[in-house]
Amino acid sequence: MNADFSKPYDPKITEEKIYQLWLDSGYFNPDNLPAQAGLPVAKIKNSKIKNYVVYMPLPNVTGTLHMGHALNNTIQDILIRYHRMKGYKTLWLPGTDHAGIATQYVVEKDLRKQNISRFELGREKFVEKVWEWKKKYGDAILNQLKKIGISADWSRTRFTMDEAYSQDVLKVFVHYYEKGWLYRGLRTVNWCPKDGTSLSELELEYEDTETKLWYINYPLTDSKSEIRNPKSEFITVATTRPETMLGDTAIAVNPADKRYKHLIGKTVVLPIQNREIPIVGDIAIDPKFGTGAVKVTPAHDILDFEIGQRHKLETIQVIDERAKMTVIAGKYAGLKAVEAREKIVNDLKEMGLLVKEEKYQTRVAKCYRCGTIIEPIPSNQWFLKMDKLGAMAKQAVKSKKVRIQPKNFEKTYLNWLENVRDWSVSRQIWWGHRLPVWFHEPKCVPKKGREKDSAKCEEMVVSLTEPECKYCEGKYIQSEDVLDTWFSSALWPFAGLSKEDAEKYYPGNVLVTARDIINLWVARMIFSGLEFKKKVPFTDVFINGTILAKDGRRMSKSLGTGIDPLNYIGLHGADATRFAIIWQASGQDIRWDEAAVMAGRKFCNKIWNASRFVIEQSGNPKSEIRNPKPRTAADKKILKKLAAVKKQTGKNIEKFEFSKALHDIYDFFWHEFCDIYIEETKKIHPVRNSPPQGPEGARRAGEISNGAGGNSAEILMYVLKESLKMLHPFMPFITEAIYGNMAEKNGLLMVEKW
RNA sequence: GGGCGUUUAGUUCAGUGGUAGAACGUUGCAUUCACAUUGCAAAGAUCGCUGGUUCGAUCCCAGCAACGCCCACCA
Repeated sequence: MNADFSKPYDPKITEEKIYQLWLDSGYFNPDNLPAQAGLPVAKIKNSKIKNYVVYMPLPNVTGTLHMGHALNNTIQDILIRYHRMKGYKTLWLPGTDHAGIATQYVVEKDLRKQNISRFELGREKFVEKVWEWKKKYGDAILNQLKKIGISADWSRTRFTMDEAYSQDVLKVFVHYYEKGWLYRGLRTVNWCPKDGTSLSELELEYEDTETKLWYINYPLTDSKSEIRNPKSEFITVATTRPETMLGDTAIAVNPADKRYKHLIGKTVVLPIQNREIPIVGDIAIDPKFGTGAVKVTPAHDILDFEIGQRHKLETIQVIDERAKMTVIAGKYAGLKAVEAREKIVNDLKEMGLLVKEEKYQTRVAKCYRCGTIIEPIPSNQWFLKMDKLGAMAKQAVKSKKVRIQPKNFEKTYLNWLENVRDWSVSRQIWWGHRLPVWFHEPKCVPKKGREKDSAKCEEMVVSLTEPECKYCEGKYIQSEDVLDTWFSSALWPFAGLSKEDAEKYYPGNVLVTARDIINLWVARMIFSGLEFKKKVPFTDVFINGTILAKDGRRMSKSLGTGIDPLNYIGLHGADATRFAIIWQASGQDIRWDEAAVMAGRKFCNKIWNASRFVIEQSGNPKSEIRNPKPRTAADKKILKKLAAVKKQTGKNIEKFEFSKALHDIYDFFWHEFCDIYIEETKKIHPVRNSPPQGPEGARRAGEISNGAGGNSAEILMYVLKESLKMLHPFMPFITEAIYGNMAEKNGLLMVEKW
């Protein structure tokens, strides 16, 4: 494409055309790349060509582009474009994540507008609706990413619920099951009563709330008959959730607490329920908090559940999955938990067991999707044992098979793995990979003549296909649960590739991601890769910074501090936007300053005009200049500077010092090249009017290069071309557009030899 | 509570054991020269506070403060 130098640079017109040019070239696909960029195929020995593979962090299908994506993807694009120009076979694998809860939530909200609930629709119809939604909106974010100019191989785009991908997910489940690493257990989980699903700790949001702390007397057993007698012996506990006391199965105190030591082993009477429960000693109890004695409700508190496990306590569920009291709650059955709280507090007051209540600031856990208050309840879940897998992931980083940069994030990673708990992988939602687990229908229908075998029917089978019962006519029904979204995204580096591709493009090189998913995602990809491919999925993890609003707050929709990068692209172009992002991305936290976008735009203008000048003045020679001979001190200086900057830029990109690299190029191009060198050539050969194109231009150029001053059009052209190459990974559109005007080009700048 | 990080010009950030740099902004000057989305120049910083090491610290060490992030927990 020819850029029109008679007009100022207009990103709006140029960018779309250039992107199409890249798409048409097919060069985003490593299999279509010339044997080595910029060099004739014959000169290259195929065996020496190395791969450079980057797996894109999967955007959610529900996502819309934000500054974080823009930063993350610009960095990956710089790496990819640089390595492509260096002659690597570069694959950048894009895809989208089905994002179980998030997507189900969005579609449900959509349906609610039409007054339809998912329960009315039923599972099958609802899932169909989600697919429809996905087909309509699921690629929106990828299309937005294209606007920032990224060169991912779109022909390989995958979705985590594609047929082949899903098969891999289920196979992995079966594999773990067969290894004995998956187990089913009753566990008190964080339950969202609205979404009807369990949530991992990482899916919770906390909100400061004012509540009360109630101090309740539990009478010691031997004073049972004297409950109303103020002189009788009590143990006082403090709680924020009196309604859960109906399910208490112990009182816990710190074994070192002198006040209570003598009571360990004794029992108390649980008020209202009149059940006898033990007093146990447990180190998890902080003697300084409240009274130092805690009621233990394994069913409705995660810490209590763990205490319960240690002391073999019963789990009594008094709140159900809709946050209502169960039948075990007796006269409170059917009430919402909050209503029951009020009644119970009143009843305790009447019984004289409420010692006091005080105001208390606490943090309430809420569902990160819908904001509903979490209710811990016991529930049947699948867990993946983390002992072996966690150790593998830890070892990979400790042995430096995977390097995390900046280095201090290795601590974040290792620290998490030191204390990692088994991973709860089942979710009670409808959108996702349904567990390949089958339960035998309740009644056996014996096969003819085999009546006596029916007792052998397997209750549960883990299988990729619907199993048949060997002993009876009974059917198997698939589990209703689906897998945690991260279970499938953990497989991205290999499940995202076809079998053939997996041979060629696994393992990859670099993963660029944000710090908040180091544990959720990165660690899990590493152990999955090791378990299934016997190799780490990538050797470098680069943690990009976080873009904050200018006041230092997080950029987020809920705070209203979010900024849409597409606005900048629309106004000033993708190159200016990319420039602004990378220009500022030197540290971990980036306080976003819009002014940088304008600076980027000005820089585009400078590049455009300098290029116009150089190309026109030099007569746009057709033959490539490889080693121009310096004649003057200025010539020598600029060539020396160029060589130094180019070397440094390569180093900086490889060290993930993108901001530094861009500052260097900027400084070189604007100040060394434009302000000093170009001005110098003008002094020697003042040019009032642009020379004509064609032979006349070439003649004039010859005059310049052979002039008495000795300044060389060749050097101008050479430095420009080298600068465009250096700039290309950062600002791909404008550099490609200008390159299109050079008569000696061999194709596209994106595959020019660096 | 554990861990990590940040604190340098109006703003956003670089940086070095020998009293500091850029970009943007500000001010002045230039001008029809590829570019006014320009060029040249100037002003602008006791480098968070306190103490220590050192001939010398913004840079090393300790303490403090403010801000931020991550993890855990909050009965």
